[in-house]
Amino acid sequence: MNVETPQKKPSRIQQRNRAKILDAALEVFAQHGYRGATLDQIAEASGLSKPNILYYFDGKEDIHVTLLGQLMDTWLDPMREIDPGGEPLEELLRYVRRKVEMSFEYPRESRLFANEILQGAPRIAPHLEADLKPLVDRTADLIDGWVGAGRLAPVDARHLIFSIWATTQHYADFEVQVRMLAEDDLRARAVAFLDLMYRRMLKP
Amino acid sequence: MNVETPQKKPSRIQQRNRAKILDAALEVFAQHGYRGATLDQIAEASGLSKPNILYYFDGKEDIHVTLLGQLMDTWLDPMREIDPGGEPLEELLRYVRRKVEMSFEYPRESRLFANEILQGAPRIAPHLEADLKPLVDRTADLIDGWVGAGRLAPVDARHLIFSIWATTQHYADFEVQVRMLAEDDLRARAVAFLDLMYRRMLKP
Amino acid sequence: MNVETPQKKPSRIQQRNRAKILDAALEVFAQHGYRGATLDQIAEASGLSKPNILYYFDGKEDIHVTLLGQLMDTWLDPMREIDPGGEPLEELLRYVRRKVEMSFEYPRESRLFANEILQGAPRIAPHLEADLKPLVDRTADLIDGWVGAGRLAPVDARHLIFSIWATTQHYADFEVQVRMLAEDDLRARAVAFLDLMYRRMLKP
Amino acid sequence: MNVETPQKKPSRIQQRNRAKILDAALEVFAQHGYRGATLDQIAEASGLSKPNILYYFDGKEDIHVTLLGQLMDTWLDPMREIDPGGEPLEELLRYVRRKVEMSFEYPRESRLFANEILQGAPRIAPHLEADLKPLVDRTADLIDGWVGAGRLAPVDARHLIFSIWATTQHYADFEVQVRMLAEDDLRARAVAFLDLMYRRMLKP
DNA sequence: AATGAATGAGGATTCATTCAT
DNA sequence: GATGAATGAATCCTCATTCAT
Repeated sequence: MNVETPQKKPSRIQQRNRAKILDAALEVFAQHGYRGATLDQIAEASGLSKPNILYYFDGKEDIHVTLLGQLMDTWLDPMREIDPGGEPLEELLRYVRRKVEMSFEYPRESRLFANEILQGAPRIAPHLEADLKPLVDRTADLIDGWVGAGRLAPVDARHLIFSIWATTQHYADFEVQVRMLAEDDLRARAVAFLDLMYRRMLKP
Repeated sequence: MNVETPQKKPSRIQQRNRAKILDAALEVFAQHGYRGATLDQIAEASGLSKPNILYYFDGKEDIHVTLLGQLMDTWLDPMREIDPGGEPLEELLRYVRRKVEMSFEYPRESRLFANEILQGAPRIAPHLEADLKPLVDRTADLIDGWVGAGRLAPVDARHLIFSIWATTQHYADFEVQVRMLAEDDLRARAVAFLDLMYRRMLKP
Repeated sequence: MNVETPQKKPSRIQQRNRAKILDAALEVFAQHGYRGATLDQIAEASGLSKPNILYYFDGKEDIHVTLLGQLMDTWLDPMREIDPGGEPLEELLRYVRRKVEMSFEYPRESRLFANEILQGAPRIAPHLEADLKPLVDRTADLIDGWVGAGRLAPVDARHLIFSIWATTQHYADFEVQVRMLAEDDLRARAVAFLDLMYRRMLKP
Repeated sequence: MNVETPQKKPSRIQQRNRAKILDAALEVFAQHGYRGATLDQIAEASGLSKPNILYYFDGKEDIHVTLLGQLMDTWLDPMREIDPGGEPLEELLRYVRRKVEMSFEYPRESRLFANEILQGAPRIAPHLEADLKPLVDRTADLIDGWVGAGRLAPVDARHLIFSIWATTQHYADFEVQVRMLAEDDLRARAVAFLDLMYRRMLKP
C-alpha cells in the first residue's frame, strides 16, 4: 500500500522522510539530470535506504514528477505577484529582482527546471500548458496594456518575459561558467546590472 | 590500432562515418545529456552498428569530448569577430544578432553545451579555462574601454556578456517552452527584440 | 553501500554467500586463470545470480584479490611453523611433508597461486614483497645457521626452498599430467619420495 | 583457401610470416594464457594485421595448437637423449642440467606448457598420451633397471622424473617469484644446486 | 516503517572472426 | 597476400525495482 493513497494524513515521520527524500533528490537531479541520477545517490544523500525510498515514492519518476510539481508552484509565484494596479516599471523591475534572487537562493530548483526543459519537457509539459501558459498570456496582456497606455516603452511582451527568465536563471543554470568568468560581488553586480538593463529598456 | 592515432590521414569512408556518428551523437547528447544518451541510440541514429561506432571512437566519452572540442571552436567565433576598431554599438549588436541566429541554426550545439555546463562542466572545464576565459577577459576589457571613452552607455561588461549569452541561447535551450508560449514569427521577433533591448541598453 | 565496508559484522547469510562465491571462484579461477574465468561461470558454480555476486563483491577483480589475500595467509603457515629450536633435518622434512599434503588437500589454491605467478603476479606482487620475502629471508638465514653449525649438509638455502616449493606444488599444478603418468598410491608415493630425497640431500 | 592445405610448399615469405606470428603468439600466450591472450596483442607483437594473421592460421586456437605441437617436439628431446648405455648417474645429471638450461633459455615455452597443463591440458592431452607417456614409461623402466642393477640409489623412477621437471621448470614458470627472492648468479646457483641435490639423491 | 538480499533489463566495451577490396 | 571496415557473441557491470522479513 502506498503512502500516496489519501486515506490517512501522513504522520510526522512520513512528512519528514518525504521531505528528506525530495531534498536529496533535488540535489541529485539538478546536478546529474534525470537519467544521470541514481536512486543510490538519492539514498546516500537522504540517509535512507533504497527500499525505504520506494516505500515513500512509487519510483524514480514519481520523485521527479513530485519535485517538478512542487517547483511549478513556487516558480511562478513572482510572476503572479506582479500587481496590475502597480506602477508598471517598478512592478517589472521588482519581478526581475525577485527572479534573480531566486536564482541565487534556489539554484538547484532552477537547474532541475532547466534540465527538464532541455530534454524536451517530457514530464512537465502538462504543467506548463496548464499553469504557465495562462499566466504568461495574462501577464503579456498586462504588459501590452501598459505599453498601449504609454506607461512602458514599446516592447514585445513575450520576448521581454523570455529575456527576464533567461538572464536571471542564467546565474543558476550556468553557475560554473559564470563563477569562472565573473569578478567579486557576483550577486550584487548581477542584481544591479539587470536593474539597469531593464530600466533603460522599459522606461517610457 | 585506433583510428584516432594521427598516423595516416583518414580515408573518405572514415571521414564520412565519423561525421555520421558525430551528427547522430550531437542529436542524442543534446536531447538526453551525457548519462541519458546510449550508444544504442547513437548507433540507431547514425545507421552504424554499435561495435562499428567503437571502431571509430574509443568510447562514449571520446565521442562526447570530440563533440565538445569541435563545438568550442565554432562557439566562440562570433565573439572573436567583434572588431575592436569598429563602431562599438554596432559591433555589439552584430554580436547579439550572430549569437541569436546561431541559436536558431544550431540549437543542438547550444543544448549540448548547456547540458555540459548544467552538470558542472565535468568534461569541458579545461577548454573553458583555456579558450573561453582569455577571450572573455579581452572582450570585457574592450567594452570597458569603449565605455570609458563614452562610446557606450556605462555597463558592467561581464554581466553584459552573460546577458547576451543567456538571452540568445535561451531560444535554443528552452525551445519547447518558448514555442509553447510565443506567437508566430518567433525568430524575427527574437532578433528584433534583442536588437531593441541592447540598443536601448547600450546607446551612449 | 558495499558489503565490504567493515561497518557491521556480516550476517549469517552474508557469510554463507560470500563463502559460496569464493569457493566457486576458487574453482573457476584455478582452472581458467583470471582472464579466462567469467562471472557467469562463478555464478553458475555458486548457485547465485550474477548481479547477486556483484552485490557481495565489487567486481571480478575484488573476488580474485580476496581469494589471493586469503590464500597468502594459509599458504605461508607451514614455513612459519618451522621451529628454529627443533632438530634441523626433522624440521625441514616436516615442512616438506606439510607442503606436499597441502598440494593434495588444496590443489585449487595451489593452482590459483601458480596461475597468478605465471602471469607475472600482477595482483599478488605486493603481498609477496610484504609477507613472503621477509619470511623467506628469515628461513634462509635459519638454514644457513644450521648448515654452518654442521647440523645439515651444505646447501644453498634459497634454492633448497625453491626446490621444495617446486616439487610439492607440482602434484597440484601439473595434476593432469602427473595422474596420466603415475602409478597407484600417488599421494603415498609422493610423500615417501620427497621424504627420501630431502633426507639424502640434507643429512649432515 | 587456407595455407595449411598441403598443395604447394610454402613460399619464403609465408614461412617468415608464420614464424613471426608464432613467435609473437608464444610471447603473448605464455604471459596471459590462452583466454587472456588476444589476437590484437599477437598482431601488435608480430607486426602483422589481424586479418593477415587469420590468413596464415585458421584462428586463435589454430595458432595455439600449432605452438603446442612444436613445443612437444623440442620439449621431450632432453629425455630422449638419455643414453641407456651411459653411466646412469651422469646420464641423469646431464638430463637435469639440460632441463634447467632450457628453463633459462626458453622460459616462454615452459610457461606456455605450464599454462596449458594448469588449465587441464584441454588442447595438449592427446599429444601427452601419444608422445609423452610412452617416453616416460620407457625412461622409468630404464631407471628401474639401473636401480635394480645397483647402479643408482633406490628411488621411485616416476616421482624422480616429476621432481626433475618440477625443480627445473620452476625457474621459468615462477620466474617473478624466484627473482624477487633469489640472490645474484641465479642461473649458476640453480645449476649447481640441482646437480648437488640429484647427485646426493642418486649416488648408489 | 524499514532494510538486507536479490534480480531482470539494460549498457559500455571487448574480441574472434568475416567481409570487401 | 594484405588490410580497412564491420559485426555477433560475449563479458563486466549498473540500476530501478522487487522480495522477504
